Amino acid sequence: MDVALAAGSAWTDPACPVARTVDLIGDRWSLLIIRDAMDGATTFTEFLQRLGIARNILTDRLRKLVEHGILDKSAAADGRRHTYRLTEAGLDLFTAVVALRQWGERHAFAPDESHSVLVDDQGRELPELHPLSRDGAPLSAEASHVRKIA
Amino acid sequence: MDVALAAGSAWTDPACPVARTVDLIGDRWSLLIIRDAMDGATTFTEFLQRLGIARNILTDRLRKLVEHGILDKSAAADGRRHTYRLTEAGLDLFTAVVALRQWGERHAFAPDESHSVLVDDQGRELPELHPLSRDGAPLSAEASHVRKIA
DNA sequence: TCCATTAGGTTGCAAAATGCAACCTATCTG
DNA sequence: CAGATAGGTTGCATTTTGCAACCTAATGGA
Repeated sequence: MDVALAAGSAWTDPACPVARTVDLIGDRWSLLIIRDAMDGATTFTEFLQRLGIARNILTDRLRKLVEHGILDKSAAADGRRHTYRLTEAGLDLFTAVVALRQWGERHAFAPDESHSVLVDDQGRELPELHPLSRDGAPLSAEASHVRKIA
Repeated sequence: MDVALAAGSAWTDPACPVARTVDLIGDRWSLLIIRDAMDGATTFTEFLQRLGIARNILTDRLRKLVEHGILDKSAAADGRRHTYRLTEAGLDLFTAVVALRQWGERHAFAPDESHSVLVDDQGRELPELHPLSRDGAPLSAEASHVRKIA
């Protein structure tokens, strides 16, 4: 777990947590790898087949995700496979994945299109996630702002 | 507001809301444009200066975000500027931005590094956002799964 | 009125990221 | 020992990104 980018790169906006997160997982594939890992994928071949990603790109993304402490790579029990598992930091992306999923459900599908659904262990859909203010009232983007560092 | 990608492109994974969202805003810049729009940026030049993005790329991203119904472009009162404002769908990305921000705060900064902070209109930091199950109990990634469409 | 400035682009070209297909090595399995 | 499986690497073409120069229209001040 390495709180840094690769040597030679730099953060797009070092003081902003949103920008750092985008630098770490904001490409076309990383978040989908994480999505599939959350849904049970563990081996190179599983990710390859589920995603339809090019092999060399998958190799690169898995390596970077391991480097950044989001995935952990270990030898599988059978000796010849490798197992990729989400670390604690990787599992903690669940909130962000759910938020992106729910936005997609609301805005990226036509009314007559169906989509996959995230359900809990009893098969029930999740309630919508929304930011709250400290006192528990719903908080909109307009009612918030970013306090820059000194 | 156009629930579709550009002509000639195709969804990476048409049935998955996470994948569709990534197709729409999952590049290096779109989410940061949205972040700055939420923090008050409205003109081409403002985005350019805040982000340090190349002009042609900004032109392209603003056009796509407008095309996808996330931003709305209009003539400003002074006649020569343009104003970009978040649509309802754009504002609805607030939850996702907050989730990505909070993950970044927890995992993308060393203990001695400081970062900008999102606060409500009374200057208070937001509580952490976490998915809940239908009955209100915290829900982890392990206790959920994706139900694919028929 | 004329000239500089501001705003919001476009264009050409170089560099980097991505994707495809072929190839490679080690390990099982029959 | 032959084939299949797993997890890569390599070379090359295509696409995307980034930089810098250029362009046009509108303003604003001397």
